[in-house]
Amino acid sequence: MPRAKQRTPELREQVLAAALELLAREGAAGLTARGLARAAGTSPPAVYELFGDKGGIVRAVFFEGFRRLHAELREVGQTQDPRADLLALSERYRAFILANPVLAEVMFSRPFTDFEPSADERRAGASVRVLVIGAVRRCVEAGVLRGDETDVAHVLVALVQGLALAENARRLGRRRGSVQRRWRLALEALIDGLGGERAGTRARI
Amino acid sequence: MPRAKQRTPELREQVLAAALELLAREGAAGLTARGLARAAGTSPPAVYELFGDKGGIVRAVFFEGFRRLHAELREVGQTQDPRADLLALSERYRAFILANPVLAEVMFSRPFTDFEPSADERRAGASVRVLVIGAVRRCVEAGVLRGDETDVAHVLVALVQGLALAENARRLGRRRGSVQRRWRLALEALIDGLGGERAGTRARI
DNA sequence: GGCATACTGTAACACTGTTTCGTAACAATG
DNA sequence: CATTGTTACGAAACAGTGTTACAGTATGCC
Repeated sequence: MPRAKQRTPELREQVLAAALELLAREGAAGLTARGLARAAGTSPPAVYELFGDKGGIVRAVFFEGFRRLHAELREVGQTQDPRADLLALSERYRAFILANPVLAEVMFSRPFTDFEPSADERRAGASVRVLVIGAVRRCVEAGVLRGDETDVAHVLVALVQGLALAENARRLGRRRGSVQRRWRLALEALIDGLGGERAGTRARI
Repeated sequence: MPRAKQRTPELREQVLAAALELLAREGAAGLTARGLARAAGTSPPAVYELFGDKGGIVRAVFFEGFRRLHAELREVGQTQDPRADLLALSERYRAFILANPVLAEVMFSRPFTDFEPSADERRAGASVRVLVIGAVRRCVEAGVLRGDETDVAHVLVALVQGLALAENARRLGRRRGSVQRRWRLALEALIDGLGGERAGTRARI
């Protein structure tokens, strides 16, 4: 009897795509309910029916960001050199954050007062870390790294995120060369340290 | 002839103190112009005369955060063991971020759409890094670390911030033991790697 | 007391997120 | 084909932001 519904999952996809574009183009401040509705050719109430509230919009962007990062990282293949593979993975991670600075903020910082990632959302991050864990495992098997895979993956991801956030905030140095040098120094040193005989045998902090 | 001014630097101090308390108590969302004025016993226009705009409030909080972090880290003394001093510095850094989670967000993430730290503000971070650079220098002199002090300091700070942000977001593990283990593993491995003979001599990424 | 000065905070503006509710579009019926 | 009963839609309203204009007022001087 009633008219056909327009606020379908398909529209949700369109609005989500518009949200990512709007976010990248106008920054976090540009992602408003009205602006998003206008950009997607629909109305604010439609956005609210599809996403619940503002936090729902940001949450959807958050998940989409991890989906894309995961897809990006999965493309990094495996060679005979697991150490090089791990570095390539970091490089992709860095490239993704540099190519999508605002999206990365949504994923790793909290530029919106609303949305706060909780237990469910943390699994999105974990889904990316399993890829790192795989690369770490191959390094362990090749004798490049030693220690618990999960621990080592956590540590590596933390370093990469710390570097990426610093670079994004232009805190890692002014000249491109300095930034590049610090990235290389950091990754090589950490990997060397994680592979060394002394790792884990030092005195407590 | 006119009445005595109330919107003095002293009031600014009071309002800033109220802002830090409000931020810690109510989170980033609770820091509003009206709420701050009420908490400090004054009016919104007074806040605007003292801080310019919302970004000015956040900027003042940002600087005050670095001032406090700097004061905190300066308390870490020097012993005969520069490596232990460096670890103690990291531990203080971590403790500060854990004790002031929302303040740390303002300092290292960007929970407010307004304020974006620019060149001037980056020096606030640098003022903290010089303390790390000092500790690094003593490690280099003792043969614990090798390489450029500034580069090494950048790398260490990036790792600590990455770990701290992950821990803050509960991304570094559920159990306290896991988190603690990963912190130790990360710091020791990085320091070991930065002190190793191979550091800096590896192939390019 | 009257007056001039300039400080103060109320009340307004334009913008958010969010929801209500009159309108309109359909499918089934007579 | 006209009527009716559903129900989806979005303009408009509400509450709460950042921000500012300006009426009101406290103060010291004559």
